[in-house]
Order: sequence, then structure tokens, then C-alpha cells
Amino acid sequence: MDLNLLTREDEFTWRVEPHGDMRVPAVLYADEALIRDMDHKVYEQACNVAMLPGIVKASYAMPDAHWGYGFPIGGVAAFDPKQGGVVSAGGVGFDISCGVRTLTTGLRREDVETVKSELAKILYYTVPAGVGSTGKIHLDDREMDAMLAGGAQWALERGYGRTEDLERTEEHGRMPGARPEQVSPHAKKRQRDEMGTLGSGNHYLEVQHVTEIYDTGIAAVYGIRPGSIVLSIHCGSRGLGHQIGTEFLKRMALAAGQYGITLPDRELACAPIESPVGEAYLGAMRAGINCALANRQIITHLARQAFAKVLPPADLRLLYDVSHNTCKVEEHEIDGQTRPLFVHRKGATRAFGPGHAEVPPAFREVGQPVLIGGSMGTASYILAGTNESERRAFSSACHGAGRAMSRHAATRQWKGGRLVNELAERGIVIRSPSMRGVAEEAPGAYKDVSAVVDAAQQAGLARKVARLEPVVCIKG
DNA sequence: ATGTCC
Repeated sequence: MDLNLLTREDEFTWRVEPHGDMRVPAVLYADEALIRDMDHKVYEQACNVAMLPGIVKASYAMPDAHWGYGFPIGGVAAFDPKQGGVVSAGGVGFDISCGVRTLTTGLRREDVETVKSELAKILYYTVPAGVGSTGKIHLDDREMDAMLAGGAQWALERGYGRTEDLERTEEHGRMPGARPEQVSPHAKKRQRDEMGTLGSGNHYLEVQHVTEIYDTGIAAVYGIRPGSIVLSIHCGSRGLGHQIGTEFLKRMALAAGQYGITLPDRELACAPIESPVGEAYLGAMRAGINCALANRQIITHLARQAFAKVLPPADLRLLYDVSHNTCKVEEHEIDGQTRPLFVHRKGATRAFGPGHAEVPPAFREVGQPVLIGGSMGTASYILAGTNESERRAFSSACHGAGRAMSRHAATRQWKGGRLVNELAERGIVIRSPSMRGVAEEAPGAYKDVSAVVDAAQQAGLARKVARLEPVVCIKG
């Protein structure tokens, strides 16, 4: 990105003043090197989002931002329904409620070292991964609707997981306002056999060890210790979320025209929040959130079964489950007034700070765990929400490393089998049904997650707590 | 992300 396009507000804050049809500024958070390397498309897309009706304060880009469909991935934008605000399917993303869930295991690095290949094998055969992967759970129409309304709570009622998992899940495992009847029969059909599966792309199930603690106090509250083993699950709402996104993009393109909304980019298809299509999308999208929450809950149950076979002393306790592809109604302060806003986070993690009522009581004093997934073979991070993040980006932070190269370019540069061998030499066991997928996910195709996380911390979006490095990675 | 193009 050309630095001349931006006004540097401070070392980690870059601003584009409103010009043309922009209603608010665009604000990018990153260090200079990340901004230089950032795709020019992020500039264009962040500015385009700033043109949408009812947007308040600014259109934001996180340090891991890259080119997405309409909105940048790593984009945050909030809309006020009382000012003609809109909801956009492209502002949530195709993988509705994609997110990360991390569990502590009570194990130490040395406990898994000798059994990691066996553990990888059993996890791989227990949790289906890959394009079109299906599981052992099959939902009829009635159960599908119950799942879409009940989320992780539904999963728990069916025997997948422990009661205490829910208090460590965003929305207590169940997103209110879901309207299963707004989800098309086709979207439901696609999901029928996909519960408890990882899917593909950047999704993974990873056994990680804690290599560094940055904040001892918060780490203690989170139950994270140096040298301990954790399990992280990164996945979303599978075929159902994708189908909802696809269908509503079309409906919103028509609606935008009907409501006289001029779109700077047709990919920014949107509808007024207070319109039949807007309300239908919100109901379907919330059902999609419940699908993702139920999916990660079932995978948790399957992972516990796998661990019990290889490492019976393991006790997998949920640290937290947080999404990074959502649109949620939240109270935020605008011009000294607290108002309900529709906050779109696409490739951006909610990051509520200390004292926020939505943060589980156990973490209330230190802020919400913010789970940042790295790329395959690289570090992941646990951060904590800050109060500063509220005024910086509606309490949001980055979500991962962010792609630096297209999937196609990555497959030209790397071979999956070779990557697996190289990572094995570094002690990391990879299992995946697709070597092409592994090549697409080559660590070199991503930005440096450490630089991204440092920038997020320096910009005040979240605070570093711990660094995690992979031991076993089941890759979709 | 995605039954990686109905």
C-alpha cells in the first residue's frame, strides 16, 4: 500500500480522511512494514465500506487485513439502524461464525512428545477433515432446526460436551434471535451430514504447547502455564454458512437497488437493517452462528474421546470460544451516547475488555481471551481484551496471520508433501487429506503472525498473554 | 471459506 495515501496518526494508526462518497474515515492499525506490504485492495475496500449508509465512526482494518469479498478480511464496521444503517453478507463473510476455541489439557509437553504421532492419527480419524467432509451425525429436518436455534446448548443436550463448556463460549453457546425458517432447505441439506467436521482451507485442529508467557497475572487467570499443552479448534459453519452467504448476497444485491443504495462495489451488497431482507439475513446468520458453535462443541467432544484413548490423564477444559466472522448487536458509545450498533467483524475477533458484562465472570477482571490462530506450522497467540479497544475499533482485534499470497500462488511455490516433511523435522506432525491444501496453507503464504500480534497490542486492540507453538496439526 | 464452476 502506498503510504502517501494515508495520514499517520501515531506509530500504529493510519487514517484516510473522508473523500468522494465516504461518510466516515477509514482507519488502519498496523506498523509501517505491515502497511507497506498490505494489498492496495485493503485501502480500496476499507474506503468503500466507509461509503455505506448508516456507518458510524470509521471503517477499520486490523493489522492482518487482506483482500476479501467486498469487505476486507480483517475489517470492522458498525452501523446504526436509526441512521439507515445496513447489514451486509459480505461484511460477515462466507464462513459465518468461523472462530477459534482453545482448551487446556492439564498435560505438559513431555507427556505428548512420545505419543504425538499416535495422537495425530487418532485425532485425524476421529475428527473428519477436508472439503466436503462428513461425520457420523445425521440431522433430520426437526433436529436441524433445533440445532440452528440451540447452538452449543443443543449439542450439549445431545451429549456432546460438559455443562461448564457453555459458560466459556461466546453467547453461552447459543446465539439468540436465530430464525431457522429463514435458512433455505438447500443450506440445511448441505449441512445434514457435516456436523462435527473441520472443513478445509485454513481450518485446523491443533495440539499446541505454551512457549512464552507475556502477562503472568492474566495467564494465571486463564489457566495457561509455560510448557503446558493446549488444544485449539479453528472452524466454522461449513456448507450451511456458505450457502446462507451465497443466497443472501444475491438477495441483498436486489434489495440494495430497491432501497436506492448506491454501491461502490457490487460485492458490498447490503440491505437496511430494518428491512425484510435485512431482518431475514440476521435471523439466518444467527442460525449460522449457532451451527458453528454446535460444530465446535461436537468437535470438542470428539477430541476428548481421542485424547482419552491416547492420554487418559488429559482433562480438556474449555478456556474460551470466540468467533471472528459475525455481525452482532452491541452497545457502543458514539458522541457521548451509548447506542445499539450492528458491528460487522469479518476476520476480526471480538475483544471485550475488563468489566464488560459479556465476559465470563472468571475473566471479568482481566478481559476476554482473544484467540489468534497462526498459519500451519507457526505460532498462535492468546491475547486479552482491553478497554482501549472499545474506542479504537468497537472492541475488536486481529484474527490470525492473514494471507500474504493467493492460494494459487502458494501452490506454485510449495509442495504439500515436502512441507509436511520439513515440519516433521521441526517436531511438528501434520495430518491432512489434501497435500494441495497443505501447499495452499504454507506458512510462507501468510504474514508474520508475531508482527501482526505485536501491532495489535501496540495499537491497543488487545494485550499479549501467551504464545503457542504447534506439536500436532490436523489440517482440513 | 465452499459439493474449490449449475
